[in-house]
Amino acid sequence: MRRFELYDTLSRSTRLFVPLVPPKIGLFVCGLTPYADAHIGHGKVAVTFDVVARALRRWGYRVFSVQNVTNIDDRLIARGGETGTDPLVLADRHIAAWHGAMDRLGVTSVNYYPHATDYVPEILAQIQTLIEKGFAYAAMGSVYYDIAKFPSYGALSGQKADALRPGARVPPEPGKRAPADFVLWKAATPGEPTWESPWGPGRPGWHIEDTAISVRLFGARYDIHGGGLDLKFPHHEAEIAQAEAATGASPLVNFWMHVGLLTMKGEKMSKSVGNVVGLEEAIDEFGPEVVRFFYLNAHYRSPLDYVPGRSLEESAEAFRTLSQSAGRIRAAAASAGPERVGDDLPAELANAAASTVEALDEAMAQDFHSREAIAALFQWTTRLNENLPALDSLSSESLAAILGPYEWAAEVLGILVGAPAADHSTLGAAVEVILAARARARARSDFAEADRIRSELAEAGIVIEDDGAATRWHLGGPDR
RNA sequence: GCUGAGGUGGCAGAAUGGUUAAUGCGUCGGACUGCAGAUCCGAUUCCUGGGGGUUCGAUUCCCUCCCUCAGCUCCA
Repeated sequence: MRRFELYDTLSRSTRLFVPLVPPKIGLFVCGLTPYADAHIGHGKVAVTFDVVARALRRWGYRVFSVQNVTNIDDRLIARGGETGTDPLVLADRHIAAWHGAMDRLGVTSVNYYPHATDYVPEILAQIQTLIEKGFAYAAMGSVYYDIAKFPSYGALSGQKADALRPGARVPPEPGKRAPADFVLWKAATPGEPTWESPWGPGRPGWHIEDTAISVRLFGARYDIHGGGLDLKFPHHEAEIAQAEAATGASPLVNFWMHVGLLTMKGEKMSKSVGNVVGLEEAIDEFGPEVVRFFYLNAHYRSPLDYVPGRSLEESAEAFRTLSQSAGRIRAAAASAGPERVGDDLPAELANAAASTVEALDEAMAQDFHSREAIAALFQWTTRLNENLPALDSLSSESLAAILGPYEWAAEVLGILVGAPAADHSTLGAAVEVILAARARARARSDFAEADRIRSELAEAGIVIEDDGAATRWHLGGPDR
């Protein structure tokens, strides 16, 4: 197991990570509230923790990765009311869409997506415990957390309860003892989905599901809790108060990871502001790997600014250098098969491949610094292009060695995974016929004809590039 | 107002108490090419918000001011 350092929001410091029970790591991430389609900010969080889990597993840890789904909440009810849909049905629809987007994005690391509504017994039990221990009180059919009973409330975000602006955004509720108390159980309102409880029919508050689920799955304490930076307060603060009061164990988690928010031209992307770019749309236009590259090309804790018409375009351009190089070597390795005898790599290049892989792991071991890893991938690619021997005469072993850094990227970052070979398709065969005709034209110096073929192919979305005697092609052109 | 993060080259975005401040994008030039593209080489006049301080030396540490973003019970 590789040692690595991780920044913890609670202690505001980076320190060596030590699992509670090696080699296991419990990772809990605040997932989605399925009331609308995902935007590219949600994708950033998903990809961040996907990469975290992938890296940890590569290093030998046994990660149990959980992302909860808040499938009952105010916005779902509101949206259901607007559209005349049962909120739970609406939720299921968006959950299915989310999983579809995650599959396309290559987010493969999550073990379990618990739904809040499947944990109502645990939620009720935890609320009951909080009441019995004196941390919560029932009032008018609801149950509230009494933050005065939990002195360290606010430690995560640095907020002091008495410095908050009470009612700044949400009107005070009549049953609360203090404005900053938060709801654990909401009394039923007509027309909403409800569950029976000792305090009457109602539904869970926003924060309680997370700790009901995490205590059930991980116990009183676990290793990492993640989410967007905007959840730090009040959501994660409330989780600490609930779980630590209910279980008596502290700290709830050893490391709090908060992902920097995605902004649009400097302003936070959110549904309430209305400046959202759909995740699926971005994937449609640029492909999943470019979207991942865009996220990973900045440190996960930094805010990342999205500028329409520029950010993903630049990412696509930069990513192309890597994907082109990786693609060519993958193709060569595929055609060489596993046992081709051939030239060995120059020693310098072989050493560089190995040290690049080490540099990549080391970059990630430094608080998951994917940006530094990507810089190392570019340096490797330049080095490779500088002194690359003829690929078709290299041994299988040599090809595997120079593929190493790209295999690492596929495993950990989920990019450069290698596309299915297009040259076996009908299209590929047809293009080869056309390219052969063009090659004959070039051979007799009929460049007008050769250029005409090239430009017509480009209009059809096929870009060709001459490289010495060979001509490569790929899909591209104006539509992509 | 309170809490937190941050202000780096044309742009995006790293890092470090000390030789030329990573990497990418863009632009310009060169090599290669019939041309283009890709690739390689070089350049883009040493750019760290302002002002103090600590230090032999700070972009990095301290103080202060200015500005930006986020949070202050919808939010990933």
